Amino acid sequence: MTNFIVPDLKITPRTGGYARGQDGFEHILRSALALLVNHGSAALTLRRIATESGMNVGNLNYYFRSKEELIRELLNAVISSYEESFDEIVHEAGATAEARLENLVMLILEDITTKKTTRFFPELWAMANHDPFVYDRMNELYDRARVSLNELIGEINPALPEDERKILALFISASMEGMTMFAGYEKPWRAQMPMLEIIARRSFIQLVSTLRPGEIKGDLSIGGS
Amino acid sequence: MTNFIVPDLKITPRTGGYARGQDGFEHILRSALALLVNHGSAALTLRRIATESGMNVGNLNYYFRSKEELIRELLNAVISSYEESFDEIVHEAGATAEARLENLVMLILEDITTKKTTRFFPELWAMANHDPFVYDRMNELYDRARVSLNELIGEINPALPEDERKILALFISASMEGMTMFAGYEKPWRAQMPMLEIIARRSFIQLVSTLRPGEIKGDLSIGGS
DNA sequence: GATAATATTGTTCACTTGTCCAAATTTAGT
DNA sequence: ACTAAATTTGGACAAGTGAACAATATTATC
Repeated sequence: MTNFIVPDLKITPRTGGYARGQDGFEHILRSALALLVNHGSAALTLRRIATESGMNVGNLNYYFRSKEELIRELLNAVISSYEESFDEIVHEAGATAEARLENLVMLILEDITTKKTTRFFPELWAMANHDPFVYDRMNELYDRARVSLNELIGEINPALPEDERKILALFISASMEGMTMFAGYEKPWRAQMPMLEIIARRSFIQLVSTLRPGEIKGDLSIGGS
Repeated sequence: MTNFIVPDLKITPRTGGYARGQDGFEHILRSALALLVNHGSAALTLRRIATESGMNVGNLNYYFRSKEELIRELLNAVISSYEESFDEIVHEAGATAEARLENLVMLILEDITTKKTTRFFPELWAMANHDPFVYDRMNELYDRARVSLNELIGEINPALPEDERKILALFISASMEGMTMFAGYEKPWRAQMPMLEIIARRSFIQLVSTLRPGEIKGDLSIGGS
């Protein structure tokens, strides 16, 4: 419960081929991810991937028609792993809905401090700005990540209509993602993440449980002028 | 007040040289920024920058010793512009501290919907993961961006000690940055940004005004088990 | 252990990358 | 107009890029 680790890759077995081929396929993607995480997208050249995986350059072209296809498979494998993990997290038991929401927040924020997550997602966000495939796949991931958040909000605050719940879930999810650049792996506020977790839990619970239907729509703020 | 636009670049005039040289210098950085924003960091090649600015490749090497120096100057110019703008925002008049905090939140979230901001910052975050210079410069920027936030928190909740104020400011700032990938320029939730702004204002004000000293440190949560 | 499918190697190709430099052009002050 | 400094040009260079291919080695199955 305290430690929930998302596997690096979720690879759908290829049809046909030998066992060695499956190994090679996974090995290549694993090496590519290591390069991306340790040296950034600029290091993602076929030759560096080949060297990293102890293979010949030509062999990469056997597994992947093009470099673009390799990268797509890589992103897809990483993203699929997150999607699977999120589905598991949802079904984790918990007492009240509030407690389960707090657990979810903790799990996500702890994952953010992971080297892989801290390094991978900014690359993903940057790529999504210029690659429609990455854009779509990324939004698929976050859509699914918000499903459980959405349900918990519904349990805690049933009066809130569905569309407002969705926006609230987005706000909470986006808030947490924003911590990546500041309290992620080797980031200056990494040591303060436990306190950020407390703030996040407190703030999100308060927000979810006290937001009234329609409050989001009009600009009738509470304390505002 | 409604529209606060951060200039693209803040360039410190070079010493010596003709006026034409200064123009060329700025023109190159402007073209490089356009490429980065419109096509991503992969498009930042000297030849594309040269073409974009109607110059010869060799001329870029006259202005910048190396490609790395060009990119550093570019990032520095963009970041400096933000720093200058933040200093101006701080001194914007406002009634209560709450109202000024709400204004600040609105300004930042509106800037996030800008094409330049939505596209530039994810690139910056990704670069900061592997380039120490970018890492330092980025943290300088955010440190300064949080100064005004910090002061407002102190006004609203004077009982809160300085170190807890800092973490609270970080939480708020990071939360807003996280909206970039979801409600930024051409992002799926762009149209819902006004509602996200309402949620953010309400949530942040509530958080800042009700957080008690020491609450962050211990794990004595409010509604928790 | 022969055989066909699968995997790997080594090499070649055309192209792009950043850097460098000598020559030509433009600029500003005399 | 003359001049020296500043700017710009165009082309060269070695190194690296993704892609392609025939030749070789490995695997699983009979």
